[in-house]
Amino acid sequence: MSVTTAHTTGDSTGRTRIERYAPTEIEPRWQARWAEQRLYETDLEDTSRRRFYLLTMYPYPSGDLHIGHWYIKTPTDALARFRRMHGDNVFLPIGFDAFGLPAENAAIARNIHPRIWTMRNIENMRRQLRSMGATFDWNAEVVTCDPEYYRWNQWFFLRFLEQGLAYRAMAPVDWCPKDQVTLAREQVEGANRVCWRCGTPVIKRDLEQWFLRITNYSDELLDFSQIDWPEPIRVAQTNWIGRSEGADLVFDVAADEHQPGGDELRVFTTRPDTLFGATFMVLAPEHALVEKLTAPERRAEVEAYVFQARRQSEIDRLSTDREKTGVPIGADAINPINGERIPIWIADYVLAGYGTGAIMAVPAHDERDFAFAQRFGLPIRRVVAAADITGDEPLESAYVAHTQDERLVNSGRFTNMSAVDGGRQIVEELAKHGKAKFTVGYRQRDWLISRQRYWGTPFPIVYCEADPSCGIVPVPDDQLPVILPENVDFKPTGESPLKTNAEFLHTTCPKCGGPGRRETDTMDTFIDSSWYWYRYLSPHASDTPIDTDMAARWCPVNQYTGGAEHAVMHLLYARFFTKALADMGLVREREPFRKLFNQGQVLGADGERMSKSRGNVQDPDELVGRYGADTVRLFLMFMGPWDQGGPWNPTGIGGVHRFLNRVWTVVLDPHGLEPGDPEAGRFPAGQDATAAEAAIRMAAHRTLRVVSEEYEGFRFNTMVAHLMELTNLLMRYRGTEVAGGSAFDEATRLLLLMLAPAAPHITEELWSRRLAAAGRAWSSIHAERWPDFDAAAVVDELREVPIQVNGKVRDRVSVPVGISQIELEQVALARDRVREIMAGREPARIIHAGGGRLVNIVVRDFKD
RNA sequence: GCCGAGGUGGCGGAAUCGGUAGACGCGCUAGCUUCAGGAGCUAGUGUCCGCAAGGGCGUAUGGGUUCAAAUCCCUUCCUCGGUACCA
Repeated sequence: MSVTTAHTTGDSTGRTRIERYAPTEIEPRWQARWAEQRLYETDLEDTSRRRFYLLTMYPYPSGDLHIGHWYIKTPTDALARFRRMHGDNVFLPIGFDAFGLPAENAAIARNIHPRIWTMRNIENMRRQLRSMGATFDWNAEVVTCDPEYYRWNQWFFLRFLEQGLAYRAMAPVDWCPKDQVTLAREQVEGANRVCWRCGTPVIKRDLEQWFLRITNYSDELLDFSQIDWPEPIRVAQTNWIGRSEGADLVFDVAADEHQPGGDELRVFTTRPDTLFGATFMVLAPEHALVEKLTAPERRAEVEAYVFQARRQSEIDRLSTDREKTGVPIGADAINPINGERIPIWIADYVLAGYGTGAIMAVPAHDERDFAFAQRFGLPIRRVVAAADITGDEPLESAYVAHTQDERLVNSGRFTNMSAVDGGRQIVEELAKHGKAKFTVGYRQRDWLISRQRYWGTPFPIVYCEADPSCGIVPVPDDQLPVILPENVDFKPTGESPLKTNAEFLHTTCPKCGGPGRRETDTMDTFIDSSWYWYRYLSPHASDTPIDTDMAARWCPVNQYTGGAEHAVMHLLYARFFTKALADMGLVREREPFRKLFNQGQVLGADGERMSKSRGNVQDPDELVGRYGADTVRLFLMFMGPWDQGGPWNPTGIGGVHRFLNRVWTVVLDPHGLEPGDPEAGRFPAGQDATAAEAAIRMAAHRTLRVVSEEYEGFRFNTMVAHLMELTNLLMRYRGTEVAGGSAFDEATRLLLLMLAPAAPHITEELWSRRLAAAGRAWSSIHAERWPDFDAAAVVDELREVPIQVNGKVRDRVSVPVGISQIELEQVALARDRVREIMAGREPARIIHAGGGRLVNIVVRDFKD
């Protein structure tokens, strides 16, 4: 079948001319048509087909609109189209993570309201996202700065409060002294902890904050058995949670002239086996008992140290390998296992927030304790040794290795036990006297959600000023949402304008009706992203945040795509939220995302993150204007493995554009002849029309087989490469007598279907022309079924087999596929090249590898 | 430091249940063609020796296992990402 008649003209040389591939004309036309036909609005009620919830991380409307957004979104869209062609009911929603600090900084710097700045960016991004030709279901769009969205953040917060999952406490927070704003933890970068925007080192400030008790779920969050996520993310989350099994041990404080005794110091240790090696104790400077236990003669020095430690944490605690500091407080503790008196110190290398804020120091077996003991001349006593070490040789450094061979030494009646057994028995022994118990420590802390900024969700909290018994009062559900006021004055200092907005600030206490003040902090924007995929399923529901039935039908999300940089933030919070919501009965699944794929990040040409301030932003509009969306989509997929990303280098985009031009040519003008090609119109050497058709058919079906697998496995780069190969092959047969024949026509049809998910516009255009040329009514290529490859067409009769001699390829033979090993050996040994190399030697062995794919003849060398 | 990923042509990258290294594309070279364009086509292009046929070498480094190693094991080096005294 030829589809060229209406669009080609002949000339005297027999060369045909077709109209040029003009993406900028084609693409908007089809985008409009698709929207008109409502092709991508998902019927969530349709249960007749397999549901497929495909989610891509919703973008932050930063205004730095760059090629990176395309890199993230277009392969996801290709996947959506691919799944649709398999008959799935695909839901691919999109929305905007619309709260956040950049909007507020724009307000301060340029005197433009965050809402206006944000909505303007969203408008532009909507246009850009549409220009991708992506199949987002815009009906489900969610914008988080909309009160109809953030009211449910408030509602969730109230539920968390009721269930003890939200609480208020004093805590240190990262603060950028230049921007005069708090920073979210994720906005503090690098080893030296600097502000991501201005590079200023961040400092700590103590503020009263709201927390969510994510640590209630630490153990469950360590269980990944229900989800199929990349290993690096699971490792990162596991490390972040940092579960470590150990024991809590109780040391009594020794009575002396200042202390009556009776105080207890509780420590957490993962190495109870080293208890006999504890030669001193260290408390965090902030430890509650420091004040009480400090001896009068030590008081001045201790207070100075505590003050300095606090101040230091306010300035900058960045150098991790700085020298250890600390002071003794003039009191002793009693080692519960042997009654030994050991001195108590305070030092800032012990953290108040982990464990009990106190440690037993075992310098022989802990690097930090070792460094501390050396610095201050404290005793170092070895209590664990490898099997071949018997004595008390002085240690050059802490011995921390943990092997099966280790034995306890210098450990009373536990001496000679294995370290593992001994440790357990020490705890069991102490437990009899209530001095120990097995416990588990976590590195993960509760999620601090307070932000001292304006552009976020207001907390539904009022501090009663009338009646102290009211205290902190939640705003009742029926008064939600607590609206973020729009008419506010931004301070150049960065201080939240909510603090000075009288209308917002002053309210009445919901409990007693007296005067009250609203909470002026707003919520971390990661709250917004912790449940947004549920909202997509019922974006306009006014009586509930989540349609539970719909969520049960569509969740967990089948496939989530997004950046790995969210490993221990969003991806952890989302899992926590889901579990908490499941416990409330709002959703049934305990995991949000069944499968996760982390695509890489496109960097600027300089290898740095793309941003306006760095001036390395690639504007997608410019490329789309020049090459069309299909070329840009395809180039981004072709660049390399999707999970890799890398510096932006547009050099090769012309090659992808040429590929689409060849597809255009081979489909519209199969009979054309290339004037520059001396072989034009002729078959490759030794082929006739029958062989040519068989070759075309085999290539098409082999391509179909492999391309299907490449889509499934997110290997878009090799998927495109295979389509290029097929196209090149078809170009080779262009103008021959089989061009436009049944095999050729089937191959171009398959080519278009395979290319359709990746390059939706050109394929739709060419498809419509094929239909028109065949006199058939239009229907979208994107509504076609994905074809099945013909198993009979992919098997070849002949196979080229490389022949190795001693592991080096010396020759190749073409043999029938079913040939026996013996026959193959005979063929191989008869070859001139092989005989020449073997030079009369007999084969010692002949290896047949890969089911007849390769032969290796092993001969002994004469030199032996 | 620790955890993770990774080092393959001039470039992006293929090939990893061990079995034809460099698919596909860019760039480059030569040629063809001409609605001179940022166009299309053909051939070549890892490296060294050679007119060629062919051969030597070659997947960060050094060693090992094997008939056979980019792929498996061990050494060392480098790059990127995460993390930061977590007891």
